[in-house]
Amino acid sequence: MPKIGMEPLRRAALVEAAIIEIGHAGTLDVTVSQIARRAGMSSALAHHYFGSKDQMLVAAMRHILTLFGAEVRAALQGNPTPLQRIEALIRASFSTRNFQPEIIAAWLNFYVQAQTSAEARRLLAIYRKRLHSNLRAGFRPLVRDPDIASETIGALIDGVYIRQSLHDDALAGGDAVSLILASVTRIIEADPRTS
Amino acid sequence: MPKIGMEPLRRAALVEAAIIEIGHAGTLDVTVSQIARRAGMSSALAHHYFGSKDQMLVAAMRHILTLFGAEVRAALQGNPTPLQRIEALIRASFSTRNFQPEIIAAWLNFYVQAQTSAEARRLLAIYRKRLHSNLRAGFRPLVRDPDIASETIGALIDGVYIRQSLHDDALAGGDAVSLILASVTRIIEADPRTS
Amino acid sequence: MPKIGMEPLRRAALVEAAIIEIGHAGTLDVTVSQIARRAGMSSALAHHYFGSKDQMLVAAMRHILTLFGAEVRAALQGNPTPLQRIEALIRASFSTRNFQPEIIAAWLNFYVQAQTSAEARRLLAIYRKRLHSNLRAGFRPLVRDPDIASETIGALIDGVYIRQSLHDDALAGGDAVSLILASVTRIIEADPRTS
Amino acid sequence: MPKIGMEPLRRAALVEAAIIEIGHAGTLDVTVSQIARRAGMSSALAHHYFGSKDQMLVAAMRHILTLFGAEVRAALQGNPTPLQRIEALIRASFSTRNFQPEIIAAWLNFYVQAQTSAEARRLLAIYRKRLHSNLRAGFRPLVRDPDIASETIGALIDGVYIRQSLHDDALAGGDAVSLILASVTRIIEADPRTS
DNA sequence: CATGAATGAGTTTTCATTCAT
DNA sequence: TATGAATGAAAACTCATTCAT
Repeated sequence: MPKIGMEPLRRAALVEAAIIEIGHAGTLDVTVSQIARRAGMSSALAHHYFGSKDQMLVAAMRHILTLFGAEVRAALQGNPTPLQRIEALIRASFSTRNFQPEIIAAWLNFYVQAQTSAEARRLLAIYRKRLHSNLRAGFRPLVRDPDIASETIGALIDGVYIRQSLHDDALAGGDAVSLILASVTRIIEADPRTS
Repeated sequence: MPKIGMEPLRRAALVEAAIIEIGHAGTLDVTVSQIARRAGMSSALAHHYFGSKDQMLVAAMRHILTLFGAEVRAALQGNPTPLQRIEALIRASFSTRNFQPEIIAAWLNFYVQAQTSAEARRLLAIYRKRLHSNLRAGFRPLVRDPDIASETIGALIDGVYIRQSLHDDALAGGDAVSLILASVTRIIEADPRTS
Repeated sequence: MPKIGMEPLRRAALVEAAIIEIGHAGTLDVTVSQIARRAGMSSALAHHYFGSKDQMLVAAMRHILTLFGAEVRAALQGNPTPLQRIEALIRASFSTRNFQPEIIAAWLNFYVQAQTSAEARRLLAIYRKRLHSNLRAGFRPLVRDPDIASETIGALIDGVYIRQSLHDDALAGGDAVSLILASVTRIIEADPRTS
Repeated sequence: MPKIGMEPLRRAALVEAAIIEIGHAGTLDVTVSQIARRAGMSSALAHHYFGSKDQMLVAAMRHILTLFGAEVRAALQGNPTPLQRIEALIRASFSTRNFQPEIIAAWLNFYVQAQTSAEARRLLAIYRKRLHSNLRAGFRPLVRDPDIASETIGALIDGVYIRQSLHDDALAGGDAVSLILASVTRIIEADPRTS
């Protein structure tokens, strides 16, 4: 019973399933069949929609980044002060959703995928550039060298985030945010824009 | 063709080859045959000496950590001031050797392996604990909360390091060190130990 | 090339092929590829349907036992006298089909498999129990100790059967039956039920 | 430190080890290394002494048959009556040594080996011929058709013996002997030699 | 005599992918 | 659109066997 307009639903289901499977497994070594089964369809159909496993993984990655982007945009709603802007970015990175072990593991594996797939690399580069320019927009009115400030905080976010993938002695989401915010404060105080 | 005492040589060759192969591929999905070929022997011999691919990968990881540990120990020679101590740790993390793309890629993949292998997780935990206690030893005379300071700098090191795995717009080793040292300075100035 | 409902056909073909291959080789050391080739498919498909070589061998064994069971049931049709009943059981054991060298060799190897596989052991135990209770049902009206009688004839059947696996100076199927029937007669005459 | 006269010791050790390993494993699928390790030497040496795994297995088989033959010869010492002679043969087959699970499993596997190896087949044929002629020598003065009698008892011995390989609901050694002796008695009584 | 070193050939098993229906 | 059927290719791992020492 073919249905009309199934395509976007199927694709979405597969992407969701892929993220969950990768997160559970902690590896990109999940089979297309596993993903398809979780998404409630045959692996053949998964191929029909994505052409190849790689493209499916890329789509999954794109999805995570899209969600993250949306979260950031939502957090920047209203008319935040520069500092609130920075804080919002940090909070988004460690939001309940993004801080789930499965998502962290998936994210980590996308770094690995980026070693092989140009498309994946491109996506991660975009994520990084966006984060960077968002942070810079926040820092510009506050410090003299907003580029360095953004680079530092960006790297710190990634570092704290990736460390979570080891589960043990992990930081709580809130602690992670505090740690980073403290760095933000220090940066601003140490290099105030004296205009 | 020496016929005795080959084991340590073979194991070393395999570990070296594994790191290089993983680095080149950017994945743990390298075959034992590839590794063995690079090490100049048959895959059967690789299995003979390591029992399984996993144990070989763990050995490779252990090797990287050992080398890193040695580098750190060497850097801490002499009678460094606390600040020099911290700087030495940071410099070691971004030494020419450790900052090679292959080593970075291998390191990244060990994070992935840690998702599955308890032994790998254990090794990474050890690395982290050592780095932490070394940093703390440096920070203790300088700041009031050496734990937070170490946690921050540790995460920053990891973040900067992992970001290199994307090769594009990468920081030079020296820039990485400067960036982190600036954070160290700020931490010390913001939270001086007033003894 | 039918495309649906292939599973039972494929499984049956594989089971048949497995029995033949094992019989020809005289060993369980036949490769899945050999079996699959004889069954006209790839070894991958064989794994797809059976999950593992072991499960395929167990299925083969189950098949042989099922056929044997059917043969016995057929032989017990009608309203046989107790003696006819016993004779039918013996004849079934040495029927043309069961007395083929391939089947004998396969059967022998299942004894070996039972040393390792609990499932195989279970199946052989079932076969033995059935044979025993069938024999006992025949002997009960005829002798005073039907248990011993059944145990003796059961062991004799197995002994004559297994000896065939050595092919040389083998007994013909008919001779085997006569030999065992003579024992049956002696047992009945020596220990008549004097009701 | 080469030693003189080691050969027979080494060979004996290997043969013993092979029987034990096969018995434990319940299969001929034991590795030469396992056997050699148990015999306290390298697998290379095992090859040196036997040329191939097969020849080693044949030697193991020959050893079992030799031991069995010795046991029989010992049992036939003195001046036994014909009936004692038969009884001695049966008892030897189920002696404590021969009735160990390991020996039974090894024996069973030699039947399998005989499917492939002509030498193994030859050895089993010899065993059978000897048993047959020994039994016949016992039966000749007692029954009119000693050939059939021997064939029957021989098959019964093999049947009872092989059935033990399934361990469950096994007969004790003594019960096995009684069961078979009862058959002997019946045969003699049913077909007395009336000279 | 004895062995550690070494490997070729093979085996089970897995999986992405294709295709007929 | 959807899938069961099917497979080629590869991977990890094993093992009997050889050989230099």
